[in-house]
Amino acid sequence: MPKSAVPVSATALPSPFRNKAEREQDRADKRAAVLLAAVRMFNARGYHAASLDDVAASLGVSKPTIYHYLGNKEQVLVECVNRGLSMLRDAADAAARAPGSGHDRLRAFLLRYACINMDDFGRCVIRTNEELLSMDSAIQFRARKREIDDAVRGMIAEGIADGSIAPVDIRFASFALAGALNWPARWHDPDGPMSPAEVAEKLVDIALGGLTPRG
Amino acid sequence: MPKSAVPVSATALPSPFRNKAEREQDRADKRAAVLLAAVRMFNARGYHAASLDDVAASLGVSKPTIYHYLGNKEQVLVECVNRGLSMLRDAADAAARAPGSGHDRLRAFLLRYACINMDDFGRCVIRTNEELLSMDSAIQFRARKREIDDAVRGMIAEGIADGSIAPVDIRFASFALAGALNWPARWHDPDGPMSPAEVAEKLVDIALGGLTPRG
DNA sequence: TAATCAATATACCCATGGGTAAATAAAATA
DNA sequence: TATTTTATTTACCCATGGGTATATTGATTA
Repeated sequence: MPKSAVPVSATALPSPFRNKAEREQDRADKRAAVLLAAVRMFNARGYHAASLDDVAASLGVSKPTIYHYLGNKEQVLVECVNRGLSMLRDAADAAARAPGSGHDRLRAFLLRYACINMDDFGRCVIRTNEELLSMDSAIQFRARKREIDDAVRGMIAEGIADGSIAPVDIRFASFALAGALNWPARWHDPDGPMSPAEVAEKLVDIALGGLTPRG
Repeated sequence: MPKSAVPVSATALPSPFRNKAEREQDRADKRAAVLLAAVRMFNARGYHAASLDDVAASLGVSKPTIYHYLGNKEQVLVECVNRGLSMLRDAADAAARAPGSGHDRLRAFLLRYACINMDDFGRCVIRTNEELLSMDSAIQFRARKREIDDAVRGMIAEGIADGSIAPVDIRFASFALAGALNWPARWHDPDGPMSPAEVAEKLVDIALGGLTPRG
């Protein structure tokens, strides 16, 4: 065994001296931590009642630190909402590429949708009303939510076309599904006995019942 | 025609001099006007973003006038919420006394429920999160909402017993229905083309589809 | 007519909290 | 070693808005 092979484990030891890539990672980690603390505070108290001082205190830092990693309060909220929307968007894309009938794909998507809505950032999407945002942000927000809704409507339409879904009013079916699966963002307790996945399955089964063709 | 009959119309003329009953009525009217202005402001901007100064200004009065007719800001909100809850409660009681199968009664109630949720005070019930309230008010609020939910569950149970509703999980069925029918409080536009009654009927049909026994 | 009460306004107090300027310390780079 | 950059703090500014003390006016009642 050549001598030069030995120091590998030594150089791999955790070092307090970070190189450039590590520093960028540190920064990203801190940014993510700020965002998570903020979204939890927003969800627990509501946007207006959650102060940045409290968010900072929950991380053991001071308020300007938040401004160092993210912009002003609205930008923090927008970033939280965008995280949630991206998760939903990814789920919709995955469902669109998945095999199976329209009903199957819709069901798979809705299970994921409901789980996201019970998670930190998804919850924030549901609980954020447009009135909280500036005009520009509200327009973008609406557009991104609309994309998700269009994906749902598309899946319903395909299901109707392939006979796996009853010929319902597509617009109202998507509203009803969204309502049923958004609502847990308000009542589900993450520390309670039921996991998001369990809740999601129960709700999706009931909500989809109304769209299933009758024997 | 005796002379004494003529002055009747004269004494019935609108007079600026109000008697005691009329003064009490005036007061009640003003109180109601303040409440309506407040609930609309709360619904449009959210509780925290709606200032009492603005509510007062929208009525052409000053802030202390609000304190004269109602208490502090939280009391105004509580009163708005209670109005909405009373409407829902009345609807639940009426449905419980109505004839027909469990499914019929549930359907009639849900139509009313959905409409109330699109009205000023019902909207406020949906949009008011417990975090906005003091501990005491939140406990009362939860209890009153629970009454409504219990009524829904009772109707579902009766429907299952009489065979008009499929044997679903009662708890989750009530959650799913509530979600689907609460959601319009967020998106329905009172000035839009669809009336609350139309929206209600479409949504109830789809939402109840999942609870209907299969042929 | 005097005393009281109801309705309303003006003018204020003050806590909260978003946002920033400026200082410091530590590390990275030249 | 000198300079710059990054991370973070302390200390502050100031607008908003809930809430109140007090004055005013006009009607009610004794």
